[in-house]
Amino acid sequence: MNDKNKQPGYEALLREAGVRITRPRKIILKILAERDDHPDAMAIFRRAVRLDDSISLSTVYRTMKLLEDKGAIQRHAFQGGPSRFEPADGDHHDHLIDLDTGKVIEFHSEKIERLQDEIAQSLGYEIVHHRMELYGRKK
Amino acid sequence: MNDKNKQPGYEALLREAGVRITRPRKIILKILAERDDHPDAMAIFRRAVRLDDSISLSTVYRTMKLLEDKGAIQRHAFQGGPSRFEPADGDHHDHLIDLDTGKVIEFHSEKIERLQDEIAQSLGYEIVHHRMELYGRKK
DNA sequence: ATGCAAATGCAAATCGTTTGCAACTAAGAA
DNA sequence: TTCTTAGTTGCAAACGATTTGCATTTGCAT
Repeated sequence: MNDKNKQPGYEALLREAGVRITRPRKIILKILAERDDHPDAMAIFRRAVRLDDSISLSTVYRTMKLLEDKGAIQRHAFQGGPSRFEPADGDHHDHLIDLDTGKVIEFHSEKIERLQDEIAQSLGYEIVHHRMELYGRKK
Repeated sequence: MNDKNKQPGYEALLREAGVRITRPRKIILKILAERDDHPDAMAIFRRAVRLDDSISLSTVYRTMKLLEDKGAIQRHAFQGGPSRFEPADGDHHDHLIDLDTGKVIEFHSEKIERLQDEIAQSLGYEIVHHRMELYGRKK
């Protein structure tokens, strides 16, 4: 019934992992939970400052690295630009980036994944992770 | 029979495109033609200095950009690191990066390409280019 | 040869990101 | 609750990759 605590969120899990839940981290987690895009560090910083203008950009960077290490978020380095982030909700997917708007569309193809495995296999490798991005424009 | 001029190379084509063939550019083109790896700008610079120690790093960067614009080379931005280059010999391929050695293995899958097109299609997009990298380790 | 726009080397600037350090704070102990 | 202290912060400076301004040089068409 506590509507302030809508989601268990990552806080509990992070605390579990020995991570201190500080004010900046709370704010960044909140931003990540509410975002529906793929913001970069600067975008997250700007949103954070609106909630607490004492937050620093380095803390954003440090927190993103921490969350990445803990597996709470995923980092994407698209075409040239800065790293962009999204919560790692378990489900793997790839990205289609709209060249005109920068918008990111998520998709998943089990068939392609399987082919990738086959290829790596045949080259004597085991895939640790992969990256597949389609850059295109609406028609 | 002229063994000094093994390949026509890009010089002629670039000249055609109104690009001046300067000493630094000659050297960089030579390095690219002879390379069998995927060097970054610094690596190219180091190789270039051995042939002419007056070459500057900025010229390497400027030349890479020029060659990229002219379609003579392709730029790859792998996982974090600096851009790495390879001649654009027409044939498209993707990359498998060895996480332990950084070595790059090229491969191509017509099947995957086709699936990518289908996916973009179904999302209402037209692919301009794509990027697919597998990161793995030998087993 | 001559002239001039294009290309160069150098140093300084830029961008995204990381880091050293002194001040601050979360959270377990007392 | 206050105490304690290792973990965390903000700030500014450092960083690595890349770009840029500018005065000087150089291809190459004449």
